[in-house]
Amino acid sequence: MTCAVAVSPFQVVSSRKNATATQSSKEPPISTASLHATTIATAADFFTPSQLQQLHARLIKSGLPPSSSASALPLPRVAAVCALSSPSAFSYARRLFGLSDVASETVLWNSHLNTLSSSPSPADALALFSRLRFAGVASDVFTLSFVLKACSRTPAALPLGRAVHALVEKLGFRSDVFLLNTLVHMYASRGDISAARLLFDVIPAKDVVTWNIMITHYTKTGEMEIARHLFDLMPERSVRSWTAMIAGYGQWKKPREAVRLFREMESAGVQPNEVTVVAVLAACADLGELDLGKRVHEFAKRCSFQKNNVRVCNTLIDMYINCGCVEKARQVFDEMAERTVVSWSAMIGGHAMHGQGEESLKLFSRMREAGMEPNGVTFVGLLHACSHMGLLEEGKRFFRSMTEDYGIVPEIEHYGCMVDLLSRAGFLEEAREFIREMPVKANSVVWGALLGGAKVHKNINMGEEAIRHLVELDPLNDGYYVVLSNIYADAGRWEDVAKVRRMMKDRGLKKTPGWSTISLDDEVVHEFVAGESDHPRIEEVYRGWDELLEKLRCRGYVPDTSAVLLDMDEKEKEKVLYRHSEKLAVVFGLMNMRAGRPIRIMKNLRVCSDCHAALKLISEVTDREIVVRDRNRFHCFKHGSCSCRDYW
DNA sequence: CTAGGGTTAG
Repeated sequence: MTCAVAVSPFQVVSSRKNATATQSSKEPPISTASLHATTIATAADFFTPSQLQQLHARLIKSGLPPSSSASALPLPRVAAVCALSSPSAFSYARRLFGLSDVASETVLWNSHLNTLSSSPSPADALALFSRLRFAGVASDVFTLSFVLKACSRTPAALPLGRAVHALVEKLGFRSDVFLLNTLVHMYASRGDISAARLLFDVIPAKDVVTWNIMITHYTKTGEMEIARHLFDLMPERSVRSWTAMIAGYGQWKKPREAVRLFREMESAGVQPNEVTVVAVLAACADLGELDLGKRVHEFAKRCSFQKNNVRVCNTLIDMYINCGCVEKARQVFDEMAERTVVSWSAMIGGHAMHGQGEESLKLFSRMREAGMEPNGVTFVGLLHACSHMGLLEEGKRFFRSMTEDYGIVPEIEHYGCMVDLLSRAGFLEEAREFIREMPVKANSVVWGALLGGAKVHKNINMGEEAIRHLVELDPLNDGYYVVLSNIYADAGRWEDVAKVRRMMKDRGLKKTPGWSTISLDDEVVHEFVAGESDHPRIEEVYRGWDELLEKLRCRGYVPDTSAVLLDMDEKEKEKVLYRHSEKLAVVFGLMNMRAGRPIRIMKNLRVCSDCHAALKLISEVTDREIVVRDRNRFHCFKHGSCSCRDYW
């Protein structure tokens, strides 16, 4: 052990006594415990040579013989720190290694390269590698695979990656599939797709990982057809192959495909893992696929995913929220042992979407008490909550606090929320002013919010102002024109309604037909389209509506035909209203679902005022809970009233 | 001592 001390390049520390003396000198003492694998890289910057020496001395003092268990000792860690310090420290590190009885030096360095390559600063692995090359330490397949991994994770490391590729050839490792896979991955993640693909195509003995790497690349860039092509072509698929595809479909807004593939995966008998669960739950959230979501939840419980994995829980929360089950979401949230800012934000936003703004604000207080720092998304949820409750001052306070107290720079979403808040509350001029003073360029969401406010408050000028910008920003979206013509119709300006219709025609736009979906207990989705449904049981549904209408009339229901923009007589307008998709879907649900089960409906557009009024009454007359997922939010109809409190 | 997949806003 004393010889270890003697090789120190710094200062001779020859006894335990001296080691102690070093500790009590001016240099602040360091703790060996602070040398965690992942902090090695930063530690290298912190430790001065004398601190390193001090640390070494402490190790000697601990009395553990370096030969006892080299990997259990912090000695290699000390060495790793030295290795990234000055060149002299590097040779010191090498000599430190010389103390242990590890057969090959390469193996030891490999383990550090491994650690560094997956650390937050993979460039440190590259630095260490260049030291190793310079010092003439031999590289093996492991060395190169770690270096390539580090290259994949380091921007601008493509040239070095290519050099390592050359080394792979030079050292005769070209038939090592493992190494070739890391190479393909390196090229793909560093943006040299043609090199990646070229290599992929010439690897004769591709394994499942080779395919997965390439497939994952295409799912990341959104080239889902190519990804699918490879997926269909590959000889055998692992969980990760399926998961990559499912996640890709989800990310590129093809949740139907994601769910379809998940079901195929089930039929193929492949066990989903945590990541699969997250991916398919996200797709369920997008689709409002509650039944499948619930089934996946059960599975996640059985596998203890819910207990052990925060991301699984966060996605479960999101799924339940987007399927209209806030209570279920809240239950998952409450049962979580550990929560991240994502969990809190999702739940805060979820309560807001369901008209439970008070709960959002309460949760925010609890979040702060728990010492959790909010982020931008948290504030979107809070502003949303204020907006839906009409809490103007509260919302303004949050908006200010966000920057002043939390240092969060508002993004376009926050400005959108503020415009929504202001204009919904009737402060259209102030909203307009707010847009003018925004430091970022308003997008269609922002102007859309102003347009929405203009409709609620019947302000024609503001509506026209908003549409001027919207036709520029989002010319193909027919929804805005429809809202504008609504505003005109409300004011009885039929010639302007016709003008808007001509505008739409000139641009080749047609009003998107409204549709609603409802799923019974068997995971089968039934779709109803306004006016002309081709559902096989549509006649039955029409008769069911006529019967229900009689009951509603007895309770004082009067059709509100103002939402019908066509020029026709009142009776005709009523007929149009009675074929609105959400009404048909509700009737279908009432006819086919057990009493007491809530009816859940998803709609592509916003609920019209007549359907809103009708659904409130239906919930009372039939004593049913009806949950409708709108384009923007949820309406929960119960005992004759709606969770949105008619403020939407 | 080896590579590949994931969550919150709209």
